[in-house]
Amino acid sequence: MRYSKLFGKTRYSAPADADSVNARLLTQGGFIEKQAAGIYNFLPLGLRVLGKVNNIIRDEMNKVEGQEIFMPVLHSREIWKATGRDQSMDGVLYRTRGTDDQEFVLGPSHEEVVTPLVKTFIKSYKDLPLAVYQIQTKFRNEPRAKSGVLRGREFGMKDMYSFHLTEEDLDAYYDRCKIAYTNVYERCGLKSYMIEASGGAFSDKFSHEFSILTPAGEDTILICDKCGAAQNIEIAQGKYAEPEDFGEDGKANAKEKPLPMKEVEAKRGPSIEAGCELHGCPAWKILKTVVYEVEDDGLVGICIRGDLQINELKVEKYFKKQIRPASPEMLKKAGLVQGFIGPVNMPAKVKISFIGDHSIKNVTNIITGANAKDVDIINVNIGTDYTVEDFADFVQVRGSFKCGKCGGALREEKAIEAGNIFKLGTKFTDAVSFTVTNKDQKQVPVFMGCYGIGNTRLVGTIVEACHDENGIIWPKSVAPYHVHLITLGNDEEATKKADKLYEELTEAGIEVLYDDRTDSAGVKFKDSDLIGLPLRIVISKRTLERDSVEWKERAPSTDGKPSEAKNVAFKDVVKEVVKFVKD
RNA sequence: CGGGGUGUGGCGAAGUUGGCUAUCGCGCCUGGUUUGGGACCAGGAGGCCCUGGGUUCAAGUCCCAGCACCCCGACCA
Repeated sequence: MRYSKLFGKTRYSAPADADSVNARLLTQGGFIEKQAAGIYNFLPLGLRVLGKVNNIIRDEMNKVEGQEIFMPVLHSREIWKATGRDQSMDGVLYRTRGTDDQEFVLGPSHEEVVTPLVKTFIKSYKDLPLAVYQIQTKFRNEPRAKSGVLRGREFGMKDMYSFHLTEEDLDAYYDRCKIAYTNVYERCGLKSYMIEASGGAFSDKFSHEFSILTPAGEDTILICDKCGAAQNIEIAQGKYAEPEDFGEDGKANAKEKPLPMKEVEAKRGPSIEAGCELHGCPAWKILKTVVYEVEDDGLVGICIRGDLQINELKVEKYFKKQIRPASPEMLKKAGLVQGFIGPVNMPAKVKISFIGDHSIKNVTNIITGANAKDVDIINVNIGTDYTVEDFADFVQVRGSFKCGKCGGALREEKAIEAGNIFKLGTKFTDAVSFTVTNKDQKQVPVFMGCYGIGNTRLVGTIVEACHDENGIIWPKSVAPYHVHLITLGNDEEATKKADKLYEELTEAGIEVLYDDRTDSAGVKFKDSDLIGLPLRIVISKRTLERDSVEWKERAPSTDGKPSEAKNVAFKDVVKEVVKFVKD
């Protein structure tokens, strides 16, 4: 492609509203152009990248016997009512209607379409398993579109759906898809981490996310470099320090004998820090009780070691209900004294129950509020002085914790979710009564899995993960072109040579972006860095003197330093480029 | 949906004690000189100053309402 003819050019400065790295570089480089918040045009360069990403995805889906189809975007509202998601996803659904008032949903996902479709053709266990997929535009009215193509309202997605006779078969296929997904990211030049996903607050459904590390990520994940496990911090499990790990104080505590509990005057503020100061003790020796209002269940106090935080998502999962922290007014109304709430000496008239986090089990002679203003109780011991109704894990895991699996050190990283796979079970097949006849001639339910990769988001993710201060650094596999061919000096001989090389490379199957403009060297170099093709080849008077071209790779060399430019003789260029592209 | 910010030729910006023909850089067009890291000279085209209402002799500038975009939060089958 001659750059002079290419639709969509670089610009000196990015639009002021292109704030995220991917929006800025992709817009400045002429890959995309915003139409509205979360809605983008893909220009020729951007579309080429997207096409390459799609082909990688296709190839991996085909390898797991996925068959490509193409489903409609316009879904009649009826099918969305049938699964209940017309209501449950109401907030994100775009709706439209024809002139005859028939109502439609612009597809945010395709379970409602694919399940009846597959049901039409699949009647027997002999037809299973089956996997179909498509690469299609999705519409979701995100409350807040942001970060360029990372969170759009209209975006591209590959969605695959698999159908199985048994849960075991689904499990086996699901595991194959994990590998296929990891392959996709690797082939796109990205290192992915597979993590167990929260699957929503009230669901125990199995799902996995694939995360790519970049500072622009919306998620925080915890990685154990020792065993390779990665978890989302929202649901992470991990090991915190026990009393015996706390040095001098901790050792003393481990040997400590339980003492009789005792009320003491405590003129202090409501915080744990205030308690530490008053009693001259570390935070872990204080019992923290946080009160939540659980939907329909009233007040619940969660007791946890004072140095740890409560993960409210875990609390929600425990109760399988909506929770919210009790407001100061509500505490007062219930007869509780904020800052001095604890499971000991609770007045009988107060309606509250207590659940303990496991962390409180091992602390001897802990300190808690006495449910009275300015009074604490010291030397409190679980079992003898108080009990809780149940124990569970409510701890908010941090990077300072150790890996729950192997004890290795954890590190916190920001990550972008670049894919998501779910075991749906029979939720959607049940909704449309999709069964098959089994060997015993009985009608049995069909198990279903779904597997999504946001392909447009993936393009943005690659940019977030692969760029420097000068522009994008496309991995070879997804670069819109392999080679950026540049002439300098508006020299007749150089132009002639470049024209010829452009033809030869193209003939050899190399994708070349040929900057044939008469602009100055600086302009061409800046544009080349910004667009970020893997290999830059310069032809100028200077290189002609040596009967060679200048060869410079965009990616830094293995030591992280910028790649050095080198000369390659004209006669070797095509051969060398072919080799470079294939590597 | 809550909090904060922004809206002026294609892009980036200046311009608010209200006042002349709305300013600058980039880009674009014409001509010329240049050509190894965003060159230079001369000339030129291009603007509903987000929208609507109001105040005023006079509004890009003040007031009211709305819209759009960006950031933080809530949300994210």
